[in-house]
Formats: sequence, C-alpha cells, structure tokens
Amino acid sequence: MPGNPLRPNVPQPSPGQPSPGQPSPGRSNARQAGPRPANRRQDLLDAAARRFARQGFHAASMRDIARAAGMLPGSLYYHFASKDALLLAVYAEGVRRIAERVDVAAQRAATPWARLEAACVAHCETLLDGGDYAQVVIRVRPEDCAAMEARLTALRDAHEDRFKALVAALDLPAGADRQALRLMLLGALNWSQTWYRPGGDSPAAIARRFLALLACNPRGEEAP
Amino acid sequence: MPGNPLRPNVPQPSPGQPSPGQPSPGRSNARQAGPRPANRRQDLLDAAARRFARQGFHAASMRDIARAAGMLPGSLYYHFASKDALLLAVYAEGVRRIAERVDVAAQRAATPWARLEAACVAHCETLLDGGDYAQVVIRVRPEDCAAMEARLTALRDAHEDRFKALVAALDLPAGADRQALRLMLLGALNWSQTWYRPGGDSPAAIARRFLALLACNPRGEEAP
DNA sequence: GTTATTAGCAAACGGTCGTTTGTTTGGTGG
DNA sequence: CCACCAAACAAACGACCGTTTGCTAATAAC
Repeated sequence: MPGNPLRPNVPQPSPGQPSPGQPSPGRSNARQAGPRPANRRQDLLDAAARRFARQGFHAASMRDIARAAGMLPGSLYYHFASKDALLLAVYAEGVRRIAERVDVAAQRAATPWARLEAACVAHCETLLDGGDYAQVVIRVRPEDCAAMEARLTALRDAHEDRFKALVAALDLPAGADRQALRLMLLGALNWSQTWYRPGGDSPAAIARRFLALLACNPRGEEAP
Repeated sequence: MPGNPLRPNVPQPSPGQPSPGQPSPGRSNARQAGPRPANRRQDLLDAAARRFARQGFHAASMRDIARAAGMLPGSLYYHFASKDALLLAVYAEGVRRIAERVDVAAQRAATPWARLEAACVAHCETLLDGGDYAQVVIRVRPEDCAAMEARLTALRDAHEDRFKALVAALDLPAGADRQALRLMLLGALNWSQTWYRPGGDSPAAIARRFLALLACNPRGEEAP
C-alpha cells in the first residue's frame, strides 16, 4: 500500500465550459497549444455517446466503450468515477448541443411563429442527424440510471423550458391550449427518432410538416 | 442421460386465442373446467410484463422475473425457451390488448372523426392505464432484442396500420398531409408515456386535447 | 395401481458485468 | 538529470447474467 496516489479522477473542468482544452493542471502556468496533453477523454466521451445512443444504457458495457475508445476497461475509471457518471457527462453534453442549436435558430427568426418553427427544425435536426450525444438524450430514460435520475430529468426539463417560452410568446386566441401544443409538438418530434430513416424526408421537413398541422388554428375546439 | 424427457416447452396454444384456458395438451379429450391445470404460465407472463414495463428489457433479469412470479430461475425455461421468446410473448399480448380496445372503441363511433378520436382515446388509455403489457410495447424497442426485432416490428406496425386506415377515412381537403397527421398523433400519444403521471389529466383528456389541436384545419399550409 | 406427463426445484455451467488495484509509461518542469 | 504526475496498462475481484442439467413431487390416464 504505497500511500494513495490513485484515483485523482480528473478535475472535471467545470461542466458547461466549451472546449478551451487546458484542463488547468493544478500547477498554473501558460502552456502554449503545446505538443499534446493527450485528449483521450474526448475520444472516450465520443465512444460512450455512440454506444449509449445505439444500444441504450444497460446494453452498452464499459468494456464495449473502452474497446471503442481504444482503451482497456480499467482505464475508463481514470476519467469517470462510474458508468453512471459517464452517462451523466454524455447526457449533459447532449442537452447542451441540442439547446445551443435551438437557441441559435430561434434567435435568427423574426416572428414568434417563425421562432417556434426554427426551434422545432433545429431540435429535430439535432435529434436525428446531430450525432450521438443528442440521441442519447432522447433514447436513454432518466430512470434507466436510478442514481442520476434527478439530474438527468433536470437537464431535460431545462431544455424543454425553452419551448414553454416559445409557445408562451405566440399570439393565440384566449382559450388556446398552449400546454397541449408544446407537449404534442415535442412528443411527436422526439418519437420521430423511432421511425426516422435517412432515406426519406429530411428532419427539417418532418418538423415543418408537423408544425403546419398546428399552425392554422390552434385553439381547443371540437371537430365539426 | 435418461432419454430426453426434457424441454417440452409448452405447445404455445396458438398466439391470439383469447383465454379459454385449456392448452389442448396434445392428446385430445374434453377436460371439464377441472381441478386446475396449474396456470402459473399466466403469472409468469404477468411478472415478465411488469418487469419489462418498469425496467426495460435489458435491466430486467430472468431472476427478477422468476422471483416476482414465485419461481426459481430455471423454471422459467419450462414455459419459454429464452428471454427473447418471453419478451415476444409479452409484446404480442401487449399489442393484442391495445388493438382490441382500439377496435372496439372505433367501431362504436359514428363519423370518421369520431372514430379517430375514439381510437386515440383508447390507445392512450391502454398505454397509460391499461397495464404492463401495453407499456412494454411502447417502452421496449424492437432493436433491444436483435433476435426478435423483425417480429416485434411487424407486430407494432400491424397495430399502426389501423390508424392509417382511420386517417384515410377522414374527409379532408385535397392536399391534406395525412401521413404527418398520423405520425404526429401517434408520436405525441406514445411519448406521453414519458411524462404522464396519474395525478393530472386523464389519458382520455390528453388524447382529446391533442386531437383538438388538429381537428380544426389539418391541411398542409404555412402559418400566417 | 401402474404409468406418463406436467410443472417445477436445486444446483450448477461458463461468461460477462462494473469496478478495484498495483504498476508502468512518457512527457515536462525544475 | 531527476522528480513528478497525468494517463494508461494488466490482471484480477465478487456479483450477477442467461441458460442447462438432473431430478422429483403431484396429477391424470389407463
């Protein structure tokens, strides 16, 4: 037992920080873009995202992920304390990527309806073609990982709040059912992950076709 | 090795037959409702449905299911050849239950719109309050079980075809986007499983609120 | 009463799981 | 040159996985 030089487990460079590299290795000192402090952590996250997106949380094993990242199973634990923690990191990054694209798209549009449409298009595109991180957010249910359930749910909710605001900004008749509008839109878009295949309609077209069904007269009335 | 009296693995009383009991044990002969041919197979299916619905396919283990059914792990294999086969049986029964309620509801309604609404209400009610079997159909993805993927997908598609027919029967303007209408409706309803909690709106109310958003003017046009 | 058959028990099989541990690199600051 | 440390390797740990095997009570048929 030579002391305890083990398990430093990476300082986790404050979640949310874009990507300036430099994990600030304790000892300060400007290190020029430098030879390469070995960025395998990102490869590892990518591999985990891919496995979680394609197989789900339980079916993806740490050994699969390690192999996909070109490491041995034990090596993962230098970067992440547990499988749960790895999922949380992937999930958080996934939410961040979706939210970022939705925000950018919404800000570019002029009217409230156009903003909602742009947001739906961005949400759908990221979900279906935006890579593995985003797919994990829709595919993996928070309750699949009991230890992280609360945190995963909070992340997902934070993203959905954007749509709550976009729908609230719409100019609708008094009795309009805004909650149903949001739930229906997001539900239909999220579920599209189960039937979408790259051959047919583009994700953007899917989102627009859905929105077109609602855009005409979204108040809570019966059919004729 | 005393011959091979093993693995008779139940004659599988022809899938789809309602529930008359009598598994027709090879040797014919009317057996009056009788003392009890031991119905544990149903308990076993129920237990499996519950675990699959609550934990998903991979997280539910055969040992969990056996314990919930009051059996030992090995005993499951008298009734089902594998975990995959057990899932298939649960899934098929789930689809059957949803489809049955949807059919009954739709037949009771008079107009095409009323039939679609009744079908959506029935679909949603079965999904959210109709027990574990139905939830498995939505929760478990066919690709979670590679060996059964084709069969599970076929079962799910067969159910969705009913909605294709109901939407086709609607009296809509020429350019109406019927495909989007169906995908949006089913997607929103299926996704409701992820956010529904028994406290708030009833499943029927959820379905009706969604349909009300579409019922007014479902043609493919842009927002003003 | 004998004989099959049903439905299950009891105990393991090999394999994989998430994880831990001790040790070894290779670059870097002093 | 040396001490240091991030980043991995190599090898296991116990637990649990889906499944197989041999056996046995109870039941029903003859």
